[in-house]
Amino acid sequence: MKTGETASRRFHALADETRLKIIDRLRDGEDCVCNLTGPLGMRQSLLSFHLRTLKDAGIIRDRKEGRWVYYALNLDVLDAMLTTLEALTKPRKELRLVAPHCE
Amino acid sequence: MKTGETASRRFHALADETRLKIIDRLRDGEDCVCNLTGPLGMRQSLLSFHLRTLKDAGIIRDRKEGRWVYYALNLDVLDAMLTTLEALTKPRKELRLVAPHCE
DNA sequence: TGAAGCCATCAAGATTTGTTGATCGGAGGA
DNA sequence: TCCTCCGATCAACAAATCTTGATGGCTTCA
Repeated sequence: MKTGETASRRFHALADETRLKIIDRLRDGEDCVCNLTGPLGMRQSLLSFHLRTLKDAGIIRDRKEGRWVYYALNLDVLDAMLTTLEALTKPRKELRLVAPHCE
Repeated sequence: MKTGETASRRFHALADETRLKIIDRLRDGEDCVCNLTGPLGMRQSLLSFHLRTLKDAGIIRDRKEGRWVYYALNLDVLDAMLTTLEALTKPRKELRLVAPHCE
């Protein structure tokens, strides 16, 4: 099963309003970085930082095309997060999220 | 709809392996703090810090009984997070997570 | 009362993040 | 080639978070 490290890094990627806004913008499909800077009202380097955070967590992926870079959601990973989150609400007997620590 | 601030704080609460372990332990039902320190292998003050983080995010609730304090998952909040996360995977036309910023 | 157990809180330091402005490399167009 | 645009990266600083050890409040029991 997924390690807690992966899960926590993924949740961390969502633990920021700016990144939630980025994801919100990508819900309709992939978008070019140049189309994000303006609407999100942030400097390019800062946007780049948050995009990298999301990408490192596997939540988005990029695609280069000429001078431009397009980002899109990684629905597989978001679905996996849904599964993880769902597991947190069910008794451990059914589905275990993290290996037991000291027992 | 839920503000991004609430959502990001909730995700932040899950963005830590220690806290995921705590939640994992609470999946089977409420538990006393004294039963968590040992198995999780952490100092009492540190455990208290993480429990507070989870509680502030609304993910767990506490109940005092004599000398002891019992913590339990707040399934309502976890369900709300599931809904939020689900919304992230769907086009904005259907369900909007964060109000548009600059348009 | 007094002692002991359970837990929250505090101050202080260490570590991680977030933010800014500057720079660099790659792609295209003149 | 030179110039411009797009975007990543870097250094440096600011701010938030994590961790530890010590302390204090509250409850129970003798």
